[in-house]
Amino acid sequence: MFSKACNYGIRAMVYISQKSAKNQRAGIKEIAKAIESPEAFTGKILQQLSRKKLVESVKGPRGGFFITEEGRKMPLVKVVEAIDGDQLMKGCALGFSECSEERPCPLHNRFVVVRRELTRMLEETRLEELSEGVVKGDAFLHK
Amino acid sequence: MFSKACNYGIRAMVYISQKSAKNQRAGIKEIAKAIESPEAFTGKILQQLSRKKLVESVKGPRGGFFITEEGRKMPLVKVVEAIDGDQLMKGCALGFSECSEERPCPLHNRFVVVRRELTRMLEETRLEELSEGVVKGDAFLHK
DNA sequence: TTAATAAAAGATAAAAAGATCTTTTATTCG
DNA sequence: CGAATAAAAGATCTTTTTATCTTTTATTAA
Repeated sequence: MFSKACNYGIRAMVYISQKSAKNQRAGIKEIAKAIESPEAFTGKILQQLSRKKLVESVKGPRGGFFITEEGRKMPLVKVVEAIDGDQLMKGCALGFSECSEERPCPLHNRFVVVRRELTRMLEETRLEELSEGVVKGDAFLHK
Repeated sequence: MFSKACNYGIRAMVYISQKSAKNQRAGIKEIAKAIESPEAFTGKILQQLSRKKLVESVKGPRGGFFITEEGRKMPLVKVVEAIDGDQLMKGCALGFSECSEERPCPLHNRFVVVRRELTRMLEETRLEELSEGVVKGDAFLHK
């Protein structure tokens, strides 16, 4: 469904969200350990997200990543689109470059309902809520 | 969502289904042209599906691929599982190796409903129906 | 029985994704 | 200021996926 980069990205954003709510920054090392992801690779992904302003980053001692209160309200779809693009939400299920209501692939109409659920979920779910789940101990960011 | 191999595989199976319903075999060349896929790669995928008995193949002149009447009733999920495995249907949305009702990832519960729709769609949709759509001109296997 | 055909099998190549390592830049604090 | 810290940037490497090419095997029909 999502690429590995996207998985790591979502996990990292949830973790940073959580730390940010406590007014703390999170460093790459700490993040990678917490979400069980390769450190350098995770850094690259956060770099991407930082360029797109989905997360703030600060260099130097006491530096690290954080997400503003405003940012923590962002829907998950923002993170997914920033990393994997919008093919999952907009592209054809069978990979055709042109596929539409007017000229649908055989799966088009059946796929509409799946995509609707997926899109709805990604648009309705906010980082905040996910990190709250982790704080409450209802969900986990590692095995 | 699906790998390219899986996209080509589904498309090919729908095409073969269609031809088989007319009691005709389909050759790789013909299939690849009809579904706009790379010929040799499509051959490899059909080889895989043939080993798993999802499609019959016959060598030599007048040979090619076909799917029995019985086979045409197979749900799409069979094709997807044969090519991409069952991670999409069974694996964790965030890629954790252990993720369950008891120890869920932050997305687990929200993802359940998406996966249910996807799985339902793949289990309820049969090759037959998809190829019928193409025959009727309601759906297309190429641009 | 042999030439032609078409898929199977195997080897190889190219591109993309995943991952790591090194160097540079910005920031902090002593 | 200068040393230490931490992310950014860039280069490189590995693995997986996608794709092609060559050889072999099975089948048909002349």
